[in-house]
Amino acid sequence: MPQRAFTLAESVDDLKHAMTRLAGRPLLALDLETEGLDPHIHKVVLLTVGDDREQLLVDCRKVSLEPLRPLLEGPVPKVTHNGAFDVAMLRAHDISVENVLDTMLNEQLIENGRGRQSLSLASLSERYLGLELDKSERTGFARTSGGFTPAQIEYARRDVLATYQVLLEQTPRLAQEGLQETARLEAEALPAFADLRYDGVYLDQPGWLALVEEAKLNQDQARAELDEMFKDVVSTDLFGQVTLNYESDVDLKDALGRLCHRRLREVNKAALRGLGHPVGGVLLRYREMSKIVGTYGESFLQAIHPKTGRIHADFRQIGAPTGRVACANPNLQNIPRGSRFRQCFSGPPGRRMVTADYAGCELRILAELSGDEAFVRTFNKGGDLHSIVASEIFGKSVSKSRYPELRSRAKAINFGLAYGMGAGGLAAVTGLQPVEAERLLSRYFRSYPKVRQYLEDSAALALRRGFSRTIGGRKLYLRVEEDQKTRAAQARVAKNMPIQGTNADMLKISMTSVRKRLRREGLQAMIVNCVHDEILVEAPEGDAWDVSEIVREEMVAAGERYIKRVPVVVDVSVGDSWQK
DNA sequence: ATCTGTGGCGCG
DNA sequence: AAAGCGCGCCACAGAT
Repeated sequence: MPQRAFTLAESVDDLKHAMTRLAGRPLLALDLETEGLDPHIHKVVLLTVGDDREQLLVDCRKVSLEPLRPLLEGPVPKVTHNGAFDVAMLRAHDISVENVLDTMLNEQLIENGRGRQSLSLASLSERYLGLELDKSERTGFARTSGGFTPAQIEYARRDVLATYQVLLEQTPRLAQEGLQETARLEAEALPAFADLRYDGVYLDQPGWLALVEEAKLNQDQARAELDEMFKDVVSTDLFGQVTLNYESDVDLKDALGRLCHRRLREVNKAALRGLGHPVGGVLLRYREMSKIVGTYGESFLQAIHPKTGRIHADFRQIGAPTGRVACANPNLQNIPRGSRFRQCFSGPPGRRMVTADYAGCELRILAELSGDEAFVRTFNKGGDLHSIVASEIFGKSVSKSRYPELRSRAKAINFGLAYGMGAGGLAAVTGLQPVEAERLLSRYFRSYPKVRQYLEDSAALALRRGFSRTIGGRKLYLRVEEDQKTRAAQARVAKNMPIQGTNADMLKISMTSVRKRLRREGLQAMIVNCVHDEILVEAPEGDAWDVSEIVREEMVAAGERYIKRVPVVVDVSVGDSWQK
C-alpha cells in the first residue's frame, strides 16, 4: 500500500498548489475514474496524476481541470493504461492530452505472439510487481456523490502507482528487445486513435437505408427463385411453402445433393460456382444480399450515436500481431468497395472527404526488403506494375488490353507472394495446371531472384530465432513447433509479417503526423477512418484541397522512413464521399 | 437462455 | 475442393 503523500484537490487553490510540485517531474502516471465508458455521455469523476512519491487527486465534479491543462497538453510524458480511453474522455472536457505512454500497448509489443495473456492493469501489476489489484471499487465511482471514501481514494492512488511502476519495469525490457522505436511510434499515434474514436464518422442515413431496402427486395426475389427450384426435392409446410433454411449449410448440402445429384463437402463461393447448375448462381446472389442485409444493414444505423449523430467505432490500435489496426462495433474496415455503401460515408453539410491510400504498398515494401534490382526497376519505371511484371516474365509486351490473361497471372503472383503462396495456390487462383503454375512461378523468380532469396531467408531466420520483425523493429514471436504443417504455416507468417507489419507502421506514423499538421495549421479537419493502407479525412469544403496535399505529403514522408529504394506513391482524391 | 467453435464472406 | 497473410460479423450447430 502506498504510504507516500497525496493531495485531494477540492478547490482550484488546492489544485494550483499541488500543481507547482508536480510540474517539475520527469514522468507522471495518469488515470481517470468515470461515470461510464462513453465520452459523449459520461463524465470524468476523479482524475489522478502522480508518480511513486506523490499523487494528486482531482474531484472533477467540484474543481475545473483548467489549471491542469498545461501539464496534460504539455510535453511531460503521462503514462496510462489504455490511454486512448482517458484521452477521449478528457476531450469531452475540452482537453487534448499529448505525450502519452501506455502500459497496455507496451505489453502488447513485448508479448506479441507469445500467448494470450490478459492485458489488464491488474494482470500486469501481478506479473511485474507481484502486487494484487482489487478492482471492486471501480464501479462505485459512477454513483459517487459527496466526498470519496478512503477506499476509493486508496484505489485511485494504487492504480496510478501501479501504472507508473509497471512502466518502469517495461522500459528496460523494451530496450532489451529492441522495441523502443515501435513503442515510441505507438505512443505517438495514441492521440490519433483517441480522436478517431471520439470524433467518429458521419453516415448518410437515408442513403444507407435505401441500399439496405433494395438488398432486402433482391434477397426476397432470390429466395422466391430458390423456393421454385427446390420445391420438388425438399419438404414443404401446410401451405406448400419450402421450409429449407438457406443459411444452414448442413440443410443446404442435403438439398443440393438431391437437386444436383452431387454431394458437396463445402458450400462456399468456389463450390457453388463450380456446381454446374443454375441454382449455384441464384444461391450466390441470395448470399450476397444476405451479407448486405445482415452485416451492413440496420446494425450500422443503430450504431449512430444519439448525441453526435455519428458512428464511433472501436478502433484497436494494435489489433493484429503484425501491428495492424482492427476495428469493431461496427467494423469500418470491411465496407464493400466499388459499391454505393462507401458513398454513404460522406461529410455532413459543408464538409468534404479526402481519401488517401498507398499505391501498391506491400509490393513496394517487398522491393525494399529484397533489394531485387529488377523488381526495384519495375517500380522506378512507373506505369502499370502487373503489366510490367507480366512483360518481364513472359518476354512480350503485356498491357491491360494486350494479353490481359498474362497480366492477371502476374497479378496473382504479385498478390500471393506477400503471403508465401506456393505453386499449388497459384494453380488454384489462376486455373492453371499445377505443372504450369510451377513453371510460371520459376519464371517469375528467374526474373526476380532476390525476391525469392529474401522470402526464403527471412522465413528461415525467423524460424531459427523464434521471431519475425518489421523494418522498424516491431517483433512477432513465433511458436515454432516440430510438426511439418505448422512449421510451414509459421514460415508463411514469417514471410508476411515484415511486409504487412511495415505497412501498418507506416500508416500509424502517417496518422500521427497528419493529425499534428492539421492541428498546427489550425484546420478543422479530422481523420475519420483508416483501412490498413488508407486514410479517410473529413475537411471543411474550402480547405479540402489543402488538406489533401497535407495528407499526401505526410503519408509519403512516413513511407519514406522505411521505403528508400523505390518511390512511395500516395493516391489522393477529394470528393463528397469516401472513394477508392 | 447463453456460450463457443465453425464456415462463409466482407475488407486490406 | 484446396490454395495464401491479417481482421470482424453473421448465422448455425452443438454444448452447457
